[in-house]
Amino acid sequence: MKDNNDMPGHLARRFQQIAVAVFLAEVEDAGFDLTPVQYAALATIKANPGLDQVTLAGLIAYDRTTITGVIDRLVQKSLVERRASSRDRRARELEVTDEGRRTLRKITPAVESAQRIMLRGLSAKEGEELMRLLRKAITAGNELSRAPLREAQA
Amino acid sequence: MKDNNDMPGHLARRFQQIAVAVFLAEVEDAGFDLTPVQYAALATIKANPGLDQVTLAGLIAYDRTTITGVIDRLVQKSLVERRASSRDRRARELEVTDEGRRTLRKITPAVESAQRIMLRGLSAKEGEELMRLLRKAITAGNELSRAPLREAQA
DNA sequence: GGATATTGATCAGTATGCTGACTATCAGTA
DNA sequence: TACTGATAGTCAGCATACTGATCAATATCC
Repeated sequence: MKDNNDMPGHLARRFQQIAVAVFLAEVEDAGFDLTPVQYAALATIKANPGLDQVTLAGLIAYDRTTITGVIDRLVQKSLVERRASSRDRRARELEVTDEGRRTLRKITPAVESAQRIMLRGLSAKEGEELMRLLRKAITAGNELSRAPLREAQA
Repeated sequence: MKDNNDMPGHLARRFQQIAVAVFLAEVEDAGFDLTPVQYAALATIKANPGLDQVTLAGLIAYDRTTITGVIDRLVQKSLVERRASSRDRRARELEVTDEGRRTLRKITPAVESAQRIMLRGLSAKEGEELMRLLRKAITAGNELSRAPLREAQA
């Protein structure tokens, strides 16, 4: 009988569970209230001002139906602005507010600290190797989930 | 600016996302309707007949509040029985039904196939190494989530 | 023995994530 | 231009996961 510890799926879930807990704890210690998903969305909008929700979803590999709620909450917190696009009336253009920019800047140390903590059982070399293997597995499996990673359009 | 691909948290989320999608697809192809969590719970109850919900939660590192709903659905599907414990009237004893046992037996090939598919981008050696590193990181971070792994009591 | 603390289970509330459906709009084509 | 298909966003519904609270029952301590 295969043990849970031999199941990559189980290990993936467990590692992610710890990663989220660490992220939330570090961010809260820093005095902020942002989830990992909200942070990723915020940082990606800042790096790609004016992008629409589908493009955002592709860049961070979320489902587009999940994005709706995430953006709702970022708008609610006044970190993001959602405007109708002038070129395509179906689309919404996303922009980070000044407060969003401030939040991003101040929260970065906590986010980086979280990344270190979740790898604290590994040497630097092992951490690198873990990330390399995850990237490789993810690349091979990209099309297997409903929300694959998509490059931004030029 | 750190890229998403350098964030273990992001990579963890993405790998888990793919793992869940692969699991559900394989299980559905085999004609079953079970989530990864439901499968893990079912297999663990079978291996530890009569265990209570808190012990089950510890063995697979779920939050106890999540277990309630998972067991609800397994009972609903007639795969698990939930009985009041005679030794401790607060606790519920869990038992796999005959149908649960049949389901577990028939679903195993699909589950194992899913584990292979989610590692398909890696060589056998790399897959082993990925699992080793995940196990190591998880062990070090075990206490950081609200639902740590707990050994069964003797 | 009785007050106190702890524990097993559940619940309300919130946030991902997914499936599938729907509307509005856009793009391509006959 | 009218038709067809594709696309952006949203919504309803379901299943994890979590926080914090509550209730009942058990343990512990004085």
